[in-house]
Amino acid sequence: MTTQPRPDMQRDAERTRAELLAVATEVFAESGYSGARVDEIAERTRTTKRMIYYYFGGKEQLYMAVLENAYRGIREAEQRLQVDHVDPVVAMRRLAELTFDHHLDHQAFIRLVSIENIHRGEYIGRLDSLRTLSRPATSVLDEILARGREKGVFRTDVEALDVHIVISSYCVFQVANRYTFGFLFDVDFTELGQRAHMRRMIGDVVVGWLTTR
Amino acid sequence: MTTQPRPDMQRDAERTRAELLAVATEVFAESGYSGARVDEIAERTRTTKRMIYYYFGGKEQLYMAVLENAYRGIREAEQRLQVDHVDPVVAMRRLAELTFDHHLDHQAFIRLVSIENIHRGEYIGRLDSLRTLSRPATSVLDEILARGREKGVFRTDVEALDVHIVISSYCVFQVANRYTFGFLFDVDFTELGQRAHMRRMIGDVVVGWLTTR
Amino acid sequence: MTTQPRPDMQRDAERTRAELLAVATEVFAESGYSGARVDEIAERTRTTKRMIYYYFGGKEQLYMAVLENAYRGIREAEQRLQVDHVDPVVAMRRLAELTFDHHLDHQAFIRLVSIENIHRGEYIGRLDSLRTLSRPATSVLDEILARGREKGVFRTDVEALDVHIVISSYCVFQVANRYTFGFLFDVDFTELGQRAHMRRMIGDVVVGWLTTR
Amino acid sequence: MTTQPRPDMQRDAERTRAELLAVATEVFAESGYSGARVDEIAERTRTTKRMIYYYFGGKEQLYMAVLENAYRGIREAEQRLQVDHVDPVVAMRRLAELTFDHHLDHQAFIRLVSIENIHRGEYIGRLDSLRTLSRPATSVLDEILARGREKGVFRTDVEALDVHIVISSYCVFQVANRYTFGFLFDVDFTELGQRAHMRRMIGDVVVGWLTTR
DNA sequence: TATGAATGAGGATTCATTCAT
DNA sequence: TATGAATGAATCCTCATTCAT
Repeated sequence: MTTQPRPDMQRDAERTRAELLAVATEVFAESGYSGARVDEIAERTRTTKRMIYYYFGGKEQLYMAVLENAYRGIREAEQRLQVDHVDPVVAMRRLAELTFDHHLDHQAFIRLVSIENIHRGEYIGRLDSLRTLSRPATSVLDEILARGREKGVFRTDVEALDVHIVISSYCVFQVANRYTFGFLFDVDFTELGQRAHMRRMIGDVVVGWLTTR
Repeated sequence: MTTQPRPDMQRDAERTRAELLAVATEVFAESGYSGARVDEIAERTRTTKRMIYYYFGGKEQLYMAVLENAYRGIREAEQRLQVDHVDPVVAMRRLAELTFDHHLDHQAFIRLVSIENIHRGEYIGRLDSLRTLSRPATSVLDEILARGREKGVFRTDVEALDVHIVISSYCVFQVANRYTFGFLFDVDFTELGQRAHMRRMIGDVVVGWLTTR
Repeated sequence: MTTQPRPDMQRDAERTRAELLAVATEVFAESGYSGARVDEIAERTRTTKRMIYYYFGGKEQLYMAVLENAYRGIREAEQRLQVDHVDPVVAMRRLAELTFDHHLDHQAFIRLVSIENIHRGEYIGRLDSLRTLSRPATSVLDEILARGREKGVFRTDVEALDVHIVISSYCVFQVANRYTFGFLFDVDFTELGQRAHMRRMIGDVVVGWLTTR
Repeated sequence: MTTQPRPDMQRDAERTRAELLAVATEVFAESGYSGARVDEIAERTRTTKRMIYYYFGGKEQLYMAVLENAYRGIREAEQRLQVDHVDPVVAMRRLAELTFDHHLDHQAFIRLVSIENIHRGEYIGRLDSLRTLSRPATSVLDEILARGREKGVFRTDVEALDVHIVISSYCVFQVANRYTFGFLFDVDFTELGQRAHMRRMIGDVVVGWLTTR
């Protein structure tokens, strides 16, 4: 009697793996690497803890799979950020604002990034797949910057990566440091007025900076 | 000969407590709250694990003491940031750069802040002492901004807190997101040239932004 | 060949749980709640300490499981106490004596009851299963009392619960207060002559009391 | 310079010791031997934990001092139980009722007795002072019984110790088993009506029993 | 006689992981 | 591919007791 791989079984396997990954993403983002509990991940799943070892090998590998998956997803989402406007100043402002929104939409990811930095990037550093993944996200910036320089509206001593750092730091901050900053300065970054204010501000900052001669 | 309150005994207790606090600060900053081990903290000390419970009551209270102490220390250090220059533009640039340096000098603190944000600020929120501690650090900004506005060189729709957010996010980022950002974009934030570049840049950003009419 | 739910595996779990419960009953009865050691319970078992947490959740829950199990067992044993004699006086005496024997046979249980009372019943009070368990043990008394009243041999101002209190207190006392009473009055409640004397006496007391006009 | 024993110091010492003993009695009665915390005893005192070791030697010796002190106090209180009535039936009923009240008045003591029995009397057994303390409390019973027998109203096959067991078990029970019994049978032994009922009942029981021919 | 600091041994609990089926 | 049972190695915490002054 021969055993044949049933196609639906294959699919079930994929589904189980995907479910574990999704739940693990939540739990790691929620509690950090050390704080996350393998038991909790399993419990929030329809499968058992044993499957984590079956599919991923252990907590560490699961965490790394979560990291990789999250970065891959973000990369794809970023590539969908399209800013098509002829005026580079308008385009730059839009990009800043879209990035702002984008971070708000992916808070779990930003928490994962914070967590990974707490671990000094030791896990992401072992993810060769991310290393070979095409360098992210600065091509749009490159292009806007180039057009702005051509038109003579942008300063010429700034590179795409510089702008990316400025925008990223600001956008990450609103999510990653929300709690302590909010507590100490009595601001609520989630309040809609404050959020709109901050969204406008990052455009002002970047455009103001870049258009300085 | 008069009997005086034995200062050495008093000091021994104080010393033990202080040593525990110092080591705990290191370990928590290193490994996070869940990742930190009470045993490790004790081992790095001249005393025993038991003393943690004697002086602080437990891991959680020790962590909160670390948080409080770190914030208090930072507050004091911040208050020493003096920027006295008549020209508000120069002053603003200096403040940005000093803040940049200041963050570099207190990386453990910034890691603690990241960690606390991963915990959604649940511990800092219970530190009433921090709540009542005078609102931090914007008075210098207030003053520079006011002078700049008077002189007509700064835009008038920006508040001190706004500037603080921009500067803070950038300065925190260089420390807190160093690992993942460095890995993905192949930059080394600790390399001296890069560091100088970024130091200059935060001045450019803030001044460029604020001097936009 | 049909696949059946593996009864042996199921049973192994049940066996482990049951063994833990049995040993825990001994140890708690021996040393009290605070005095009992989780380690000791585990050591007397073929399994490990870890299993206590796996099956019960903790020391407290294990203790409560022990309590519940003990009460349930006693209830069943009590229901087997049958006194069928036409003469209510004879029946009453027999019931008293059987209860006396019954207490002697379940000394661990009585120790557990003492222990739980030291804790002011805080654990038993949380055992809803015991609360909903049918009220125990007075139905036999009810019936004997009713027959005795009908025949005019028993006083009519006494309820089953009253008789139960008198019998219980006496029977519990011989077990629960054996050591201090024995020491102070130089009696040995375990000595067979003394035991027979006391067994006869509880019958005398109850019958004498109930047959008083 | 000579050090002289100050008389008030002597008295302070006595006071400290007495306070420790009083508080320890409370705490041991409250929590049992294993459950009681040396720290808690000290904290409830104006002195420090060190004094327990200074005055008593350790937890165990403190507990034994508590036991001894409690028994001595009870003995004295018992000796004040006077029942002077010519009619032995009335006297016996009174004695039962006074004993009932007496137990209600000394619940901490009864808890201590329960606790000591949980420990199988191992501590009281080492208190030689209690052993040599005159045999307690049956002299009054002896006398009432003798008068009752003389008058022909009491049965003759009952000794003082027997009566003492019956009364004691009942009176101890109302205090020592209050919680579990109350829970299971839904009775409240502290409710005044129930208490009065039970007080009358022990008189009925004893008198009914003793006056049976 | 008194005190605050200190401690080692033990005690309860948790965790990631593996085994048997 | 899946599962419930099992586990050893930590991990946090507590306790009675002693030390230095």
